[in-house]
Amino acid sequence: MYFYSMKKSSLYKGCLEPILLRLLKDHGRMYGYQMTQMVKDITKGELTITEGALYPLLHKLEEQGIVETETEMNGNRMRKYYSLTKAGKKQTSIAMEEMKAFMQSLEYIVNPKIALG
Amino acid sequence: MYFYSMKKSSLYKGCLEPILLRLLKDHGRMYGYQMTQMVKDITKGELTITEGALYPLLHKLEEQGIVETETEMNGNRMRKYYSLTKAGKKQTSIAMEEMKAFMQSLEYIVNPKIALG
DNA sequence: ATTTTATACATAATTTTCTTATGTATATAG
DNA sequence: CTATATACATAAGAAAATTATGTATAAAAT
Repeated sequence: MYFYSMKKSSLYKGCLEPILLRLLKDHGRMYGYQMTQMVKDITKGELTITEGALYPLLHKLEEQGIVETETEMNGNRMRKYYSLTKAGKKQTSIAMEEMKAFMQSLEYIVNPKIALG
Repeated sequence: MYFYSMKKSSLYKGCLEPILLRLLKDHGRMYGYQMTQMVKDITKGELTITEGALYPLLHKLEEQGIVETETEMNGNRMRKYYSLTKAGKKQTSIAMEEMKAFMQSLEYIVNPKIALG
């Protein structure tokens, strides 16, 4: 029997990309590990981005020209900083509109108070 | 060149199960097609549940004892009605708590107004 | 009349997007 | 000297969709 809490199913499947875009939009220039920590902090530990999801996605965004990178050394440790390109900023605007609509849709379903029509 | 709007990426990947559970919690007894139409209506066309996602998921929920079914004829057309089992209602409560936390997390990220600490 | 759209189910093949596991390497805390 | 934290990367596998296809009836449009 298992009394400790079950692993939460990842509801945020599909939302990771817009989440990262939003972080970069708000904070300008971030490295990967920093993103994982910031999401954990902001969501009070609710959302945890795994490295296996993060890094491949960042590489994809770079390939697509959504983000660009600069590698810097912090002491002896590497940090790869990501920032939005011009195309990336445009893409982020679209993604944020979609997110807003999506979140509104979830509200309609989970909190069906509002009379329609 | 494509001027007509691109297909929206499905942000709700991972949210479909709690969405269905919520519908069944609110409406008691529904058939599959009805669920797709109701979600489309409630979200003003924003969320579209595909049949390839819906039916296998409903079958999985039935296997797991979350929902139970009754098949009825409407004229000459079959309708398979789904409703929550007792275990399903319990599971739905948990899923709704998780959804609330998830939506709050999205708010924190997309709308970072609130001062923390 | 005949084609399209809507209703109503189902499933297989494929793709997307994660998790889990593993690996490298440095720094700090116990 | 061992565990934890920082910081990257990638491969194997699982989960959860999309897309395509199929069956069948009813209604609407051409």
